[in-house]
Amino acid sequence: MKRITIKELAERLGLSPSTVSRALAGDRNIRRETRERVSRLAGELGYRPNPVAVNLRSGRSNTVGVIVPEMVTPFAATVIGGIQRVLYGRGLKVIIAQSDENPQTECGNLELMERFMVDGVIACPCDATRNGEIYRRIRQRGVPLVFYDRAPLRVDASRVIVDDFATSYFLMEHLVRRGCRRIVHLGGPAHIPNARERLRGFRYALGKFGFVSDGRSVIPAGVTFDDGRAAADELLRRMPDADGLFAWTDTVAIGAMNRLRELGIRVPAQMAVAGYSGTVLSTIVNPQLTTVEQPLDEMGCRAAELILEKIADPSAPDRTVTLTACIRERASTAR
Amino acid sequence: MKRITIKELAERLGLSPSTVSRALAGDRNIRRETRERVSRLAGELGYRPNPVAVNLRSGRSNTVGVIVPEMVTPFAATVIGGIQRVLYGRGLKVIIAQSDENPQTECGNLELMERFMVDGVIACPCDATRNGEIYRRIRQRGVPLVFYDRAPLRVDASRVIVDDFATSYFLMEHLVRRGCRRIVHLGGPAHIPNARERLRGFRYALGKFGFVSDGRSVIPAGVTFDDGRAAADELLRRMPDADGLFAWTDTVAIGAMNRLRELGIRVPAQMAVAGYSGTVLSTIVNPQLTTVEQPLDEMGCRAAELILEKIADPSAPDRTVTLTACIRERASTAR
DNA sequence: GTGAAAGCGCTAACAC
DNA sequence: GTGTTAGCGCTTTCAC
Repeated sequence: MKRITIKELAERLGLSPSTVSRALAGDRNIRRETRERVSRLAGELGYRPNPVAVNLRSGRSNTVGVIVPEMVTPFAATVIGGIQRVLYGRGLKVIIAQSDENPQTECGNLELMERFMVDGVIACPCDATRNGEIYRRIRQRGVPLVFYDRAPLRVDASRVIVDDFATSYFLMEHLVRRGCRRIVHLGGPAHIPNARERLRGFRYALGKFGFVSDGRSVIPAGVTFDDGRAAADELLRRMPDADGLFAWTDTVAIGAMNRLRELGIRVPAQMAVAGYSGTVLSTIVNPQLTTVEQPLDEMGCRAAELILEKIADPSAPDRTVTLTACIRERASTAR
Repeated sequence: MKRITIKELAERLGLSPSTVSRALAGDRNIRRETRERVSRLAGELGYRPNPVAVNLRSGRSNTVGVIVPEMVTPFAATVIGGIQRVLYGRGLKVIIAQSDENPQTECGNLELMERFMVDGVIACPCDATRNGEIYRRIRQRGVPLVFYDRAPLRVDASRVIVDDFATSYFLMEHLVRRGCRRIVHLGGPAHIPNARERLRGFRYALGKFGFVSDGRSVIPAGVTFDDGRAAADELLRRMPDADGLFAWTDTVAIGAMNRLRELGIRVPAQMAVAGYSGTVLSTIVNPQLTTVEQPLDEMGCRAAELILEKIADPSAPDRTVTLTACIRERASTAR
């Protein structure tokens, strides 16, 4: 079952390939009757343009590369869903690569995308201080670039983000309203700007509410469930009388909460726990987790739209889209 | 920063494009010195073959389509990780599409893959009784096809699966060993063969251990967390004295377990709960879930290898790879 | 050992 | 309004 080509249509219709091509493209210089004959036969024979040929001709690959730090949590999966809906709808291919939170793997993924000659890259980097060189090179080559969620420092590109600072502050406000007075922050790696912004929101809130902000109130945590567990141990060591916990991601919050409960701490009665991300994970743990719910699907859509804009007109200015997240109050802080 | 082409290399070296092409391909008919000159300059200028041109020439897209039912749980993400590692390593592109457990969306995804002219399809169908037609058509066109985890009925293709029947039996054995005597099964939709096999394993175990298997002991559940919650309600209505629960997936098990605990049932003391899938989800819930851990990354690798085999030689026979899963005993059945 | 030429499927500039 | 021609970048006869 061979694929049918324009040439074949042309032969059968006694026309030239170019006429057929024009007819299919809806060229107005083609007699209406011819156009109809062409599209009828094309329909009958199930003609489909060969995308590879189109690409070679146009110098495009019609492909967008998406680089995600991980896919274990539904975070990336949801964003990707939004991206795919928009790009598949426009006939573009989407190629995904996972960096496993490892800058070197991310580097390899970027090379992969260059090899594949993608028309644009949507990325969420593992580490804002690494690979900046490569991202800049990609941009320099004129490849459209959009960051979502996280963005590296000193790389010009469009980005889709959430106001981490303000939202963290609001989350803290919620904890205080729930009676927390000794709140601890499980902060993320310094090389992730979002982590810094959330920390800033935390600190600002402490000041605003007149709480002491000594060295003890911020505990460094990583990105995994186990990192959260370890941070919980550290928390109890440092500040056993804490009554509130704000973790920089749901993953860390869940790890910490589970560990606390293992150690007999009652959540939320003894310690309220809040996270940040808003995937379905926060609803399957016990108790359900209060969290900042980001509009992940929309984040994907917007990123896709930004990349389309850039692909259509590479000289379009970089844009930053800031989405608003909302706070989902659940059992882990209900007291 | 234009991409450098073979023609350009040829001009600079005073050679013909064909010679350069041959030299790069390592043709033995090229003088060693020429070959070296060519590859040196290619290296210096950072020459990269244009994959689109290669594809047009070879009639291949060098792309494999992967169709997953969902990506909310880490199940698909892990399998995809294995697939990507193998295929990216071989220079193939991987395109993923999510069906959202909806056969119609799946159908659209298959059309998408045909449009993209993928060289092969790796799929996990939502519904074994639907879209069979399309899968058969794809195969008929000579497009290599591999199923993983789930496979539709009456479609010839290679597949990578787990022995659901035997593993379910072993899981039941574990529950019985833990003292369960009135075990209920939360079964999946009839249109998913794995669900039927797991049910069969459940029934076989009941008989083997001399338990009654009346109509009450199987409760139909769907595929989501909420389906699991609803099934838990039904369970308590039908058989309030049940002491063990075997759900056909972790998702359903987690939904059910959370609901049971909300209703004051103690897990595992009052009711042991076991699932099936083995993603990280089972370790973040409370109590941690006993489950059948499938080798998901390997499942992806094997699927990728099977598709490569078929792409290399389309007349290669279909093969079924059966992987062995192992039982992870955790707190949800510890008693 | 190397070059010239053709062609993968498509489109667009240039004829008429 | 339609046909002819050329070319996207690459490989592969076929010549010499």
